[in-house]
Amino acid sequence: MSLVLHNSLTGKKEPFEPLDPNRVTMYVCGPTVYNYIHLGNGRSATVFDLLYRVLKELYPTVEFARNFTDVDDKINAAAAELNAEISVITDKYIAAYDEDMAALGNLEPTLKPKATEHIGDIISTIEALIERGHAYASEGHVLFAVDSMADYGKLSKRNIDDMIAGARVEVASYKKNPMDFVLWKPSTDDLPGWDSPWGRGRPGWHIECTAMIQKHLGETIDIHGGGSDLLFPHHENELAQGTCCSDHSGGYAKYWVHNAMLDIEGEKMSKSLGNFIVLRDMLAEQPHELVRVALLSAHYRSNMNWSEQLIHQSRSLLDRIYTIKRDSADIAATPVENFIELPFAQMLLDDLNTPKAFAVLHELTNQFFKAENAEQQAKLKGEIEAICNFLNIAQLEPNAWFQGQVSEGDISAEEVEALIEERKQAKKNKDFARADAIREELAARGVQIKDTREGTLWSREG
RNA sequence: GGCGCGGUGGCAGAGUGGUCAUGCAGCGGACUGCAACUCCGUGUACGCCGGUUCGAUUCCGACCCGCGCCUCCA
Repeated sequence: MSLVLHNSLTGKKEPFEPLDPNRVTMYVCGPTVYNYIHLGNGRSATVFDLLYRVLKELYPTVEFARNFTDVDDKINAAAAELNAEISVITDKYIAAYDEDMAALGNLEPTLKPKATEHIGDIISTIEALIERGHAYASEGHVLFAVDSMADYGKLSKRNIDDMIAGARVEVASYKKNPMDFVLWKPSTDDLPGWDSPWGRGRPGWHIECTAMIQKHLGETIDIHGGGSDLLFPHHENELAQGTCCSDHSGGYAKYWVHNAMLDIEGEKMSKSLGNFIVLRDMLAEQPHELVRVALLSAHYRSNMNWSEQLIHQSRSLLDRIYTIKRDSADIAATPVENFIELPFAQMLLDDLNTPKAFAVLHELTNQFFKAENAEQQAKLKGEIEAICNFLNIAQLEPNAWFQGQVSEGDISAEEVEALIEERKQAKKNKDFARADAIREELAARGVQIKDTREGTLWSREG
């Protein structure tokens, strides 16, 4: 099977056929850097990291760009509060974002363009739009004229008249059509701004992505990704700009891929509900690979619900994998010849069907425990390892996983070992009451034990 | 109001016109000094009503309910 992706533009799953198989291009909308990112951002980033990994298996070169929006009114507001330059804010949160991505185990994109480093490109893209009759200057602003594009609205499946009828915002005086959107806006002296043919100002929200795509990836890209909440207006407007700014015939992007949202315990994540989860807080609380498994456990186009139960289930899978890793330390894994041919990978090729792929992984662990000989185990171990390497999970030593998550006030490893030794003596003396008391004490302090032929293993509870 | 998406067993979550998803939890059993791990076994699932069909959870239509977007948002 070859890769199939759901394309938001057509609403269907379609075979993925890149314009140039020797250079696949993907652009994913990155963060506006004015705050730490939340779990939902983490989901989106992880979904597209997975897609990037799949593409890398299939094609020799994948150009993957994820931008930083580092000029924006929310950033201005945050900077104003500190009475600082916007770079104080943006530098801090760009660094934080990179740290969060690394902590999550996501690969670096090949390109991480910033809006402020592309002001010249933005201006020339706007000029091209004006020249071609798709944009106009008005009262210091430049606006995209939605009437100039016959099929405006085709991505989000809306039409201009319906949107105007349902519009809740007052129409700005400088707009010819209420749906026209800002490409460039004037800056007062206290706001960041750049000189332009329309006076000192700053770019609108959507134009940076188009300018950076044109510059770094090309006139038509293969995949454009982001959260489903970006479908309108952001991606619709990007599509309009990107289509109208040059003569290219291939369109702006061939495949539009959108991930669904994440709820917390059944409710939309929001600050007012008090259930807003900052990604780095979760990563401080849970191992990164557990967060990763959890984020990928639902299909990317379905809303997913973050819950204690989800964490529990994710831990259960990782415990099982690490148990295999620990039990099979003396078995050499049989190398996997061709990863993409594995059933696990084939599930991913079907529009990133991670639930089905994880079902395959579960079955592999079941088979491992039921295997009748070391040869079968070696083969299964190889397959499981290849999958874990691909997903960037279960890369620790088993003991680091089982015993490593030490929090403040937890019992020390030395103390655990001492109690286990004492219990061993008690068992030897058939003093089972004492042995059981020690086990209960350990359990009360968050330590589970497991007797094996080779000795007693222990782990900390998550 | 407009546009879009979805309603699957206790929970999470795939999928299919007529044999099993898978996981978590539960229950029974094996193993164990007792446990844990692991294994075996176990549950009248597909919102409601019509239609098409030999047969529909799966296709078609109506209805009910939920969610997202329409304004900054992954």
